[in-house]
Amino acid sequence: MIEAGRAAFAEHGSEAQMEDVARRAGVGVGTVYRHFPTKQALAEALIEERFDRTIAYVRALLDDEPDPWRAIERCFEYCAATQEQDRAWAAVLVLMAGGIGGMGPRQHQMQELLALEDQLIARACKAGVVRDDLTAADMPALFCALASVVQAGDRNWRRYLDLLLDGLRPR
Amino acid sequence: MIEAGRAAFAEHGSEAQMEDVARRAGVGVGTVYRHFPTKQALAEALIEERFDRTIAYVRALLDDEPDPWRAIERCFEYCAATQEQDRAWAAVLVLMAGGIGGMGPRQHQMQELLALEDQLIARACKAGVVRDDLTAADMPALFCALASVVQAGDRNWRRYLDLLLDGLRPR
DNA sequence: TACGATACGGAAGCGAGATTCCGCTTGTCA
DNA sequence: TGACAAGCGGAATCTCGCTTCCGTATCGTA
Repeated sequence: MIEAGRAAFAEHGSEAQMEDVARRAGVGVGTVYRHFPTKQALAEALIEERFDRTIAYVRALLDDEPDPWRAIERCFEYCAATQEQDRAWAAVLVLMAGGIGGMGPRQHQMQELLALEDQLIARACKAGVVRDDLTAADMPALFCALASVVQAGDRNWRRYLDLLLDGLRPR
Repeated sequence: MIEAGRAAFAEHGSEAQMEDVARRAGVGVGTVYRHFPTKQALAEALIEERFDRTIAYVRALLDDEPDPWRAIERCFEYCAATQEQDRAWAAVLVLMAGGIGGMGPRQHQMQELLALEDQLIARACKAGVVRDDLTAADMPALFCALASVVQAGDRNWRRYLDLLLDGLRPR
């Protein structure tokens, strides 16, 4: 069920249709509604899950990636990869750039993610591998930008990512 | 009439409603449909106009802005400013990053715009003020990225633009 | 096996918008 | 002034998805 929702929302973003979700799950729409009261609720559950996995990834990065620059690079690469697989997730990251407010319960997860980014950046800053005015507050816009390029279907988003990362280097 | 369409699409993007357009124009929906057979047709007309103005602006930049770096900077600033005013235009630039194909008659205008960008970049490249691997082919992704940040409602898109521009400087 | 509770499927109900259509108004010409 | 054409307004129509609801199927228990 969740599985079907994941697939449908990943492919169509918020345009995903409840009937499509039901079909993929091999059940009727009524059954989908018995688990999630509205389409919005289903979408939220999926996004929450995605946030959790992202937070876990970045946390692991802090523990396991000794190279501060490489950690930042990998963080963006992970973002791009998940955004490519998941249209709904990309859309959420785009919205997040508009300010955390309004995004209800996801607000807390975003703050948690940004707190981790902050550590990533602090480490890189201290090592002198990123510009010294970079902060976690810059991240939402960067994720938003990356998400839209990836989602637009630019086959060569890797190139855009290179330009983005170069902009983060010390001047 | 066109005027009303501009306002409605600028404010709501493709979500603009025909009835809203009619109301702003002070006419009935039937009258709007007498001038534009579909909502899509109206949207296209507005985008064509926007492309024309943008092309004219960049052309003027080539003629009147002697500083090659400043010309590039002004080009992006103009983009951001128009994207901020016009939601539909921002959406088109986001889509363009996915490849010019499919965008029908706008294809030609996009190519014209990119040809001008090419000159802007060549000039800047020769002057050594931008990284030497930058090409006009990088532009769609950059415009797309900028558009999404501006449209997400990030009050401080200027900061993102600074990071973007720094990424274009010689390494 | 009979009975109530629970879960299911999917048709029907609805709301939102785009598009169509027809009766009315205005302006022109004889 | 009267007949006709062109333009107009906006109610009615259509389409598309989300959501609701009810008859049916399944399961656990006496």
